[in-house]
Amino acid sequence: MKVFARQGYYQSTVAQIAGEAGVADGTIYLYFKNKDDILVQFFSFKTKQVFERFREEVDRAETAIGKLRNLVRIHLEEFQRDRNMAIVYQTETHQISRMAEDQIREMSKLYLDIISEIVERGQVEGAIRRDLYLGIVKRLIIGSVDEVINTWLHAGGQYDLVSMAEPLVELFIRGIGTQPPEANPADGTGEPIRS
Amino acid sequence: MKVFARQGYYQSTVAQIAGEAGVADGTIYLYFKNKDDILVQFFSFKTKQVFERFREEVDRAETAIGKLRNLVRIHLEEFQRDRNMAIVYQTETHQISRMAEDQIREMSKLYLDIISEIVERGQVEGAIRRDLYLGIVKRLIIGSVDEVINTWLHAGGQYDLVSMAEPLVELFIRGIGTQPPEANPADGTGEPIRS
Amino acid sequence: MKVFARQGYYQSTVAQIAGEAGVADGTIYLYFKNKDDILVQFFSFKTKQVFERFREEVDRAETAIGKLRNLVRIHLEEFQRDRNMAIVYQTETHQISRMAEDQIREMSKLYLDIISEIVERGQVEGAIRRDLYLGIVKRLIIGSVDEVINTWLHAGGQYDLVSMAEPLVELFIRGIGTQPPEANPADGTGEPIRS
Amino acid sequence: MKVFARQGYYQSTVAQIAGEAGVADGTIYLYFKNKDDILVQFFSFKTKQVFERFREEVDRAETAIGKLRNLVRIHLEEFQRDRNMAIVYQTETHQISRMAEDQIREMSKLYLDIISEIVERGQVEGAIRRDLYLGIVKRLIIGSVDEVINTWLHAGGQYDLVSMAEPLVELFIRGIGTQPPEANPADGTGEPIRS
DNA sequence: GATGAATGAGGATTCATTCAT
DNA sequence: AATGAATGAATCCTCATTCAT
Repeated sequence: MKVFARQGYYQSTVAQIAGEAGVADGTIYLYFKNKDDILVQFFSFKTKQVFERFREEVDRAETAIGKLRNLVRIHLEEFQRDRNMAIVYQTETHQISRMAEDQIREMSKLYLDIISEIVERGQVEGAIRRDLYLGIVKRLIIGSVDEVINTWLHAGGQYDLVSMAEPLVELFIRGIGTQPPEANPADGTGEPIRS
Repeated sequence: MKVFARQGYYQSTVAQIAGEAGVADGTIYLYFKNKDDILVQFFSFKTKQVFERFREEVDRAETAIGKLRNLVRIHLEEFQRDRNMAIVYQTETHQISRMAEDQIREMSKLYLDIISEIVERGQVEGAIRRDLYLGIVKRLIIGSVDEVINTWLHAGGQYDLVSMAEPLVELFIRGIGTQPPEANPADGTGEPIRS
Repeated sequence: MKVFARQGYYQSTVAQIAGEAGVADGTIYLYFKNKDDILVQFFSFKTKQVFERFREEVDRAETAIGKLRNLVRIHLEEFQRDRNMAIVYQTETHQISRMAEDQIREMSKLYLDIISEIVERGQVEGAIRRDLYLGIVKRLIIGSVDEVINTWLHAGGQYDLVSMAEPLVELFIRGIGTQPPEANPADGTGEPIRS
Repeated sequence: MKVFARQGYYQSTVAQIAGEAGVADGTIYLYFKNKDDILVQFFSFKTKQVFERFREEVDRAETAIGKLRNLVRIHLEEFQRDRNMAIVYQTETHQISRMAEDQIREMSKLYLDIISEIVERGQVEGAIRRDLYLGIVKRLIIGSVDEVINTWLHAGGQYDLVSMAEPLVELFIRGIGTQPPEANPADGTGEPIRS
């Protein structure tokens, strides 16, 4: 992962990976079917294990909002803890035509399911709006968290990533608008207002 | 772009690109310094031009909310219009260690600046909350839009991407929470609520 | 020649030659059959013309020694005058497996014939030893002159090449040995003398 | 070396070299950094080793003339023994703008130093004239030997090269002129004598 | 006659993978 | 189980040459 994180999958050679691991080139092939399998196994184990942590943390909270908060917090925590994983995950996940795509899709689905579950529970609880298009809510949450992580990575991991969790969740819930009861910014026309 | 979109940069060969373009392999090198330069020139021209469209559309609206709506709408429109560009942009932009990184960073900054401008104007107008951490608002917007596009791309561009603009912006503004004046979901403790 | 002199035949491109000549690449092929032909024509014309000068100068002297002196002097003069020619000649002539080999061999033969003629005349005149192996005398003269030129070229043509002519010829004639009548260094055994 | 000798450096392909060596193309790169390095290593090892033989043989003789004789003889012997080395050395050494130039220059200097040493010793011994321009004496000897080898190579190595050593050295020492004490051919005017 | 864009064969080099030790 | 030398297919890139304008 260190090697993939530093140079990207295609720019990394099996020899470099073996060197970093302190074994001979051929030894890699005793544990991985081929170069691609290194990435596949990474997604299978390392990140799967992380996702299990996500599940645990979500389950520890009772309310939907609490679960959401926990999800975002643990997400940032785990990605901050293992920066190489974070880089490889963010980078290789966005390759559209990856061979490991099935692995990724499956894992991504797990994440989406957690969010669906949280949102639905929140709606039952009355804490989350009922007039939401679930698909978009998922994008909002996943996309925002992803981007917060990406920014942190590009900045070289200088600051504390986890501290972003709280304000981010708050933004999900309240939105950026001032919400006076008398004026609904979504007036249904969808037209930008011109003078 | 068609080739890069289909196979990714490293999986594409210059011969394939030449073939798709209907020219000889060597001809590529009359117009591009090397394989990498194909990507660099793409970012320099094609996407730069798209970003200018963004600016135009943003300027056409008067209010902050209108500008935001226009930005998101034109973003989705342009990426829907040119799917190959969309794929290459979304994919190669997320490679951390790209050579074209400077190009990308610069362009990304332009986008961020537009958002900053909109948010600040909205705060003056009174339409956008003043108690916001601007950095996170940027991530929220960019990340969400990116993710909406990614989902659409992974789905094979089956549905109308632009129709996502309106509900997405609405979500930015109002958030997902029900906001009864009596219950503030962000109670300041930052702790998930457990029973 | 400027290009060949700077970079060598194989390192030079037709485009560079055309560029130096201030014409388009294709124009080269109106005057030369192919890249190789540029070198062939160079040897045919430029150096052939130089060799004619050699002949003239040799003919201007009456005695063998005078002719030899003139040959060496004009050789150094001409090569000093046109340094690019000198470089190309010295470099490309030593390639064993050149296509232009016939050209070179023929020219080289002309030079050898001049020397043969001079030596034979000198023997008739009584100025040159009769007990000489002609083949080796030719190598002595050609090789020495060549090497004097090479050294000058490698030194960047800093000093006056022609001034080497006189001492060189003197060396040909008298040799490096002190020749006391009582001690013959070539004692016939051919064995190095050990104490 | 066989391949370089047959076709010259630029005309030889790495595939040919690998084929001649009976290994795969890629194997070459386990032992040589690149194509150029093959030549560099050749000059570093093979010819360096030959030059050490030169030194040995020179040291075995006591007198300057004996040393000179030994130097020329061993030079011709070694180059006759390994014809491929001879060809590559004679050919690639004369390329002015070679990358391996430093290697060559250094080696060439070794050779020149040996000659200087011999000449100076000869002058002390009284066997070699004191009124010599050392630089030209070096050219005389190196150039002549080189040319003798070249001629032999161009002739296809048909005859015995080593037999040239003795008459060549004799020529160095006595020169080609008949040296009557009463007539000095170098009369100081430097002018060819015309009738 | 001159041009220079286009060609595509050729060649150096890389690197995932194998397999005898 | 581990090694690492050897492999050779694959790929980027160069450049002599052509030919329509």
